[in-house]
Amino acid sequence: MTRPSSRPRDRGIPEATVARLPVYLRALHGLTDRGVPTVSSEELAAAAGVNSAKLRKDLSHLGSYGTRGVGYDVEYLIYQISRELGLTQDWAVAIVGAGNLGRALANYGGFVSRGFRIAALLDVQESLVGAEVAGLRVEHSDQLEAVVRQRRVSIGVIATSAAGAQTVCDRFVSAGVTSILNFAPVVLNVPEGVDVRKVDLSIELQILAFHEQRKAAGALGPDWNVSVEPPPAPPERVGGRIPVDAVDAAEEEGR
Amino acid sequence: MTRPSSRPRDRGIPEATVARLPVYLRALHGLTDRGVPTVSSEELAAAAGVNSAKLRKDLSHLGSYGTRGVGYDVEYLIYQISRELGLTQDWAVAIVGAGNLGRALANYGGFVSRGFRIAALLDVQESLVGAEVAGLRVEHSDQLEAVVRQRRVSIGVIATSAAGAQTVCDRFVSAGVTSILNFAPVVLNVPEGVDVRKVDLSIELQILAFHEQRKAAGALGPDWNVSVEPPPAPPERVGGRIPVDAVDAAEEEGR
DNA sequence: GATTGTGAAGAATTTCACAGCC
DNA sequence: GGCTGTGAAATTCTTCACAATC
Repeated sequence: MTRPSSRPRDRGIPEATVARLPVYLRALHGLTDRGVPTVSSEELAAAAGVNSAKLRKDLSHLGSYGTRGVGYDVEYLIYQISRELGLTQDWAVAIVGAGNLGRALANYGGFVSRGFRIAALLDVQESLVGAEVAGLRVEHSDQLEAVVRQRRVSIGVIATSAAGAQTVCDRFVSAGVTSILNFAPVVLNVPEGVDVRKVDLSIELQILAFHEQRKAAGALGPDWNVSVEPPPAPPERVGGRIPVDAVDAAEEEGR
Repeated sequence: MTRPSSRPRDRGIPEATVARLPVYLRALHGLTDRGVPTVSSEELAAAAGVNSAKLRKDLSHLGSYGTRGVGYDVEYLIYQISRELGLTQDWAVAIVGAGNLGRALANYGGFVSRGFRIAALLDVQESLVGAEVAGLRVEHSDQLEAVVRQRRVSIGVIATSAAGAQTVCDRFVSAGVTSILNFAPVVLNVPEGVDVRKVDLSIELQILAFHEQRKAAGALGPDWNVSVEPPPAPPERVGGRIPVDAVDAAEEEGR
């Protein structure tokens, strides 16, 4: 089903582009703060840490908002990107977990700034309930469904331990939340149509470790990391194996 | 230059694969905890939230560690992935910024567990120096270089405000750190050879908002979000533009 | 003269589908 | 019979390079 081109842009923006738009937006805000009215793709690309051809291709997916020979009007581009990202409306966010991480998130200024509003901060732990964090009172997790419905929460943030995360996720989903940002180190199971994004500290560290190791490896010969320890349990093939079927117990899923 | 295949695996593992290995590793740890000795690509893929062909292709880059008709030995695969990621040695990590986020990171259990050790927690703010967090004493940021050298820090974590991040980064780099994990909402400038990974809350939220908006858009007609507000300053093309050269201007400043 | 917007080439990644092995 | 490992196809993403436009 292709539209007859009444509209200059194709609404299907590549995922990779979507992931960079927020970066451009931040760079553009930096430019307005400095009073810069216009910027070339080269300059903006440098500020955003990408290559300029990529920037231009990305922006071209939104429409033709630049001027050849001149560049992009900073304010105008900010508006267009914001609109594309849906930041011209504001989104109510609920954070579950009021530990250090949840509090850090609640206090994070940039969080609230453009388009997002923290509607609730919840925790199971009684001793935290009632505490004030970033101008909000911590509420009990029991209130999750009520809060989501009454305050029109559309994005749920999970800042609990790994153990509690799936339960919180299920409750968000059944209360109607379809966008979840997960900080707990688990893979969440969600039905079709729900978006989950994951932020995982230890994964990032492990990726860095991999590259760091490679750099070190260059200095030594190849094969430098072969059997630094006794090759542990060679694939000993013996007993019958236990199927992993009782995994979720919940009925979910097939392929 | 292709090696004569003395070694089963090519050392050039695709970046996309590297980013998934930690996820597999976590799923595998979950399986050992439940006493599962062997797992098929289908099962492991489900636990990791990816498709099984992708999983097999990823693992094939490390070598041939499965058994046809059977699957993968969980322990053995854990070892192989850990080794590939460089987790058989341990990495000293220094965290700069002892605010809520820095404290959350220091307390994060999974952080310390496999392969990583927090060697220092630093902050500029005098009132925080000396406080105890997760069994560590907060030290003054002045000590950064000394700490990096004395404690062989190889991964630096930046959990400061946006304003301070580049300075901290520069200091890490000049002290010899070549892997940096950045939580501050800025694009860091680093010389060639230094790896930076970025974790950015507001970017993740914006990506979610984009998709959330799309879901809502489906319910309404197309063009639903066109001019929800007066189309702001149409690209008015007037004054000469100011070049973006005075960019760094020495002083910090953020938003 | 400068800079955008974009076809086309190239690279990387994902997925398919099946030969090969246990 | 079941499951891995992998060529080949399909898809997505990046980069090049230049015509179109201001």
